[in-house]
Amino acid sequence: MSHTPGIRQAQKQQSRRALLDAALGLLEHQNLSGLGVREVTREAGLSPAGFYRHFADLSELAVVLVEESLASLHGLVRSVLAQQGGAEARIDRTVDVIADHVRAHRAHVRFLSRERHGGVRAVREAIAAELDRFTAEVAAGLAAQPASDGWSPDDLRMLSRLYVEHLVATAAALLEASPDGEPRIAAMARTQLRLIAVGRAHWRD
Amino acid sequence: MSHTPGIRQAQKQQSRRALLDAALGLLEHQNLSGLGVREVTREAGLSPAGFYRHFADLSELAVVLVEESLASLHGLVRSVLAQQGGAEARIDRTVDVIADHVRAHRAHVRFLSRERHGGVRAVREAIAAELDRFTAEVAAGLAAQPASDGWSPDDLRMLSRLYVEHLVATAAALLEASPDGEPRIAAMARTQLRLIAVGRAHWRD
DNA sequence: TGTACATCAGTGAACGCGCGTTCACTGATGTAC
DNA sequence: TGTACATCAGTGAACGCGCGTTCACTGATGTAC
Repeated sequence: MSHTPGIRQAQKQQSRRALLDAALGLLEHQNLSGLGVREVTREAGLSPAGFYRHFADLSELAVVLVEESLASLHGLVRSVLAQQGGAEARIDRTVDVIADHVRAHRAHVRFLSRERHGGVRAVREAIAAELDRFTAEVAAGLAAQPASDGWSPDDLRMLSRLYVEHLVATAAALLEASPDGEPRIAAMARTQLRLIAVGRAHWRD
Repeated sequence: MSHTPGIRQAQKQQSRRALLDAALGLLEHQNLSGLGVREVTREAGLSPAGFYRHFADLSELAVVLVEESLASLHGLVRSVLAQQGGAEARIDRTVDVIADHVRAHRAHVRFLSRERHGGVRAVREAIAAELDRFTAEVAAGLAAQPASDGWSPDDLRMLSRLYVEHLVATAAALLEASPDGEPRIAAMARTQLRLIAVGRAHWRD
């Protein structure tokens, strides 16, 4: 075989992973613009020069983090859109899935929310592009629902954006909240989704 | 009189203003965490040491910027809530007012959107506190509308948050948009507000 | 299987640089008489 | 009005420091025969 994984490859992957994890950890309490190469390598247990075997600079590393962060979100949208049950049950499940996701991927979610409007253009654009794809997925999912009969593609896009925007805002609020503040935020998110559902039901009548 | 403004005071105010404006300008393309004292004083035309006659550090300066940025927003909410006319006209006016505001206070709005989830806790908290007050104002305004008869305070709070979240998201989208992309974003914002208005009209029926 | 050479992830030292902050100072403005 | 002293915003030099990046290197891993 021409492509043995090899010990060397595996070790390199491990170092790369360590760099990504170190950066993600450090970004929990600071901005990408404030992060340093030496800081990251120190945390990852590499020498400063070692960094350049993996990335040209920190924004290249950050773009990889964006892809990772949003990859897990795609599973989320599929599971939410595939839900069965009445409107009320779907809303409950949706908010639960978001809350679980934030708990399980806290660092990634925080990173996204922090850098979405941050000072590094390449990262901002990568996040925007992924969120756009995400919105398109939601729109496709909505189109398949009976409730969307008679909706124009434009209206579906508008609705998807509203949903995604709401999802992002809810995730950010959950991040900021103390553990005992979570239920209040979840309750509010559910009510807001209910209001949107009512609007959706009476749209064009 | 015990408090003459005096030349000295006026000159000091001028330098302070120069520091604030320089920082705001520089923050258009970078994060607060990436900003430097020397950078700001250089831009403002002061020596580095001069900075400390006005602020203890950059996050103190940034908190002042937060207050300034949101002060102008309060006028906005009043003008939007005081609008007369049918639902459709009110929605159009609302989106116009937001778009005008973003155009007129671009740097301030960008600063808020960038640092709202940024890496400096003091600033994040200052923005969150101001946005909470802002939401309360909106709730009070909504309570005064006939359409809110029979709404619980909790539901009004939920609706205000939805509006404020939507406003913030729209402003951020306008910032990022190219000039010719603006109308599309405004149109979408209007449709979303219409959907929420429909939900509001049929809430509890 | 054994040997000789090639690859390349990671190292440690070195560089020049701009940073935040301090300090004693200067000189215009303010105040008391 | 004039004079003598106080205040204090802004200066310029100095400090120690950690930064990003480069470089020649080392030694384990991979490969060809």
